[in-house]
Amino acid sequence: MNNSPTSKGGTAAPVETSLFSLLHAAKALEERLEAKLSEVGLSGAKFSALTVLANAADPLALSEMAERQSCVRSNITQLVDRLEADGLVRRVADPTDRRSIRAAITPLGRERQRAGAKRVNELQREFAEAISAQDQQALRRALTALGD
Amino acid sequence: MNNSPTSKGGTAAPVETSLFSLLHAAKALEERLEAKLSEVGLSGAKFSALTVLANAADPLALSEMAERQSCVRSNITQLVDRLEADGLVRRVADPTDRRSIRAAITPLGRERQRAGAKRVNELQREFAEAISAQDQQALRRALTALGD
DNA sequence: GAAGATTGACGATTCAATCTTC
DNA sequence: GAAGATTGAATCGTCAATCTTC
Repeated sequence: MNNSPTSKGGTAAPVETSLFSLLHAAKALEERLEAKLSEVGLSGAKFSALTVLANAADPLALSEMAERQSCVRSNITQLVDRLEADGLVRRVADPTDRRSIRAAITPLGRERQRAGAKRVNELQREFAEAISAQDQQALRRALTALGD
Repeated sequence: MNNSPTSKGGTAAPVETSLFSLLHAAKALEERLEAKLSEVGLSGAKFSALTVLANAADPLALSEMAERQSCVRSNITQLVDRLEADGLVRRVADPTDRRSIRAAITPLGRERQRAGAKRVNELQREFAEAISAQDQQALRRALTALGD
């Protein structure tokens, strides 16, 4: 499994490019996260949006959601479409600004979010147990070093 | 920026969930990778496919590519569609098995792959310089521990 | 004119169904 | 029937218009 972009096939056992191993590990981890969430009928995107709404005191404007998810507004429009189709969220008008539309989490949405959070916590526990405390600290250090 | 799925808003400064910080860092890193590659008109998926083809001695069957990229066959079908539209790859028939279709990288494709690899190597160098040798070792250890 | 949301298009990925060839 | 590839539909993300409202 030599996936380096420069490998020619002959020179084996290279320096093990850390960049791609990190990307690869993250991808595998995300797959496990999605698998966990699919047990309760959620995707990562849906769970993330529900969590934002569950933690907010009041219904959030879609642009507010886009900011918190750090994604583009049109993405939220379509995500809320799907969440609404699932009955997990409701669109409500904002009386103070008729341009704005707010997303309100439904009781079913709250329930689903809790179920998802439980699965996610399980995975987080596994994660913490798989890595030594020392390495976790190094990992934290390395990741913050990357996020200039 | 408290993105934990369980945070209620009141209890601040939690244990800093490593799982999500890793996922977040990987996402940021991938964005930088895509940005680098877009300088030469490539996406990550296209570059990856071109690299596989560039390192192969002969044109590869699409199913072979799917295996090496560990993705589904239909994904490759469409990716090769786009690569072919860009003139970076050509579909060639397999004389020995008329079911099979092989992807051949074009001279332009080779050129583009080399340009992409150069940008990727730059990023890899940055990556290596940003993280201490010790932490790189810990990172490697942590990531292999995750990939059971 | 700028802000909020939507729409349409495209990239990347998956799945299920289909067609051709073995 | 099984293998190779394609097609159609779905999710998730981006960007470039567009429409309504401020």
